[in-house]
Amino acid sequence: MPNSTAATQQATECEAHFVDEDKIRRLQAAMVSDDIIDIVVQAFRALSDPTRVKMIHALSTEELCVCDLARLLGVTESAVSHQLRLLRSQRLVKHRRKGKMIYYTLDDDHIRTLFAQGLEHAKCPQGR
Amino acid sequence: MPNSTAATQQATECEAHFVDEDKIRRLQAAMVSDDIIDIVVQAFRALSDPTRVKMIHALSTEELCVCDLARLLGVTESAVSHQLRLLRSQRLVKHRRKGKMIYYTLDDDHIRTLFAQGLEHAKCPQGR
DNA sequence: CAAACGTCTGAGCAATCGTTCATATGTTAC
DNA sequence: GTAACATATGAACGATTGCTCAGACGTTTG
Repeated sequence: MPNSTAATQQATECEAHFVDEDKIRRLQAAMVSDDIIDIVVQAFRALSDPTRVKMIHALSTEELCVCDLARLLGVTESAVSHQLRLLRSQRLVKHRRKGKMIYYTLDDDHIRTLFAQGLEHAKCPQGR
Repeated sequence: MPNSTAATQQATECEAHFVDEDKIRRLQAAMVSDDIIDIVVQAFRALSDPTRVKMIHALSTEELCVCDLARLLGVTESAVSHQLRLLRSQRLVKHRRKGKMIYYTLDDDHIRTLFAQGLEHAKCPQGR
């Protein structure tokens, strides 16, 4: 990030007087790399839509095909397929073909626990 | 959801023949309520943006003011403030005033662990 | 009081998202 | 082969997102 004015701390900014650059530098050093941040963000983003969350929830129990999910959630099979593609691209679900049907399951166990954690958060009374 | 055709199962759909309605009904019974889903989704959505994730990460270590966050992340104080408002509205962060400055901290410990879990997922080699 | 500072907020805008529709692909049954 | 079916995909649309900008608000300092 723009740290060109590292030494010359302008006095017209915030608490830029004593703590200033040291604090920011220390925080920047502790900051996670952008690559890691991106993976975290994408995992959370996959779980930030009601349709996808419901799909994940259903798939965490058992293997389901596209039309099962569509009817369960009351949305178009096309919509489900699009969302599945997203989840597939992030390796959150995997699929296997059986005849005409394609069955989906959760791929990543991290996501299962991540989702469970979110659910626990939601169910907790103090959790707004 | 549109379940008007509950009894009259059209034979022209998927594996609607034997398993059909039972399976869907069972899944629907196991489905979490929309209210809970919404809370889950909103929590994950709060963590589905790089700026916010970085803010959460920084705040999970120590109390910070708006301009600290802005300089740390290299974005406008306005942008930070907007995001803080979102996080505040979901009770993920709390603030205290000290003179002109307003210091923010994480409010909810669930979010801290949720974020930690996401981070662990990202750092894990098999996690794509 | 007025000026300076840190923060907040509303409007506006480009970018992204989730859906629908039409169509394509791949499989099975005839 | 053709027809029927399950799923995938691209284009297009409205809705939402995250940012910037300009200005308002609340506090401190003189």
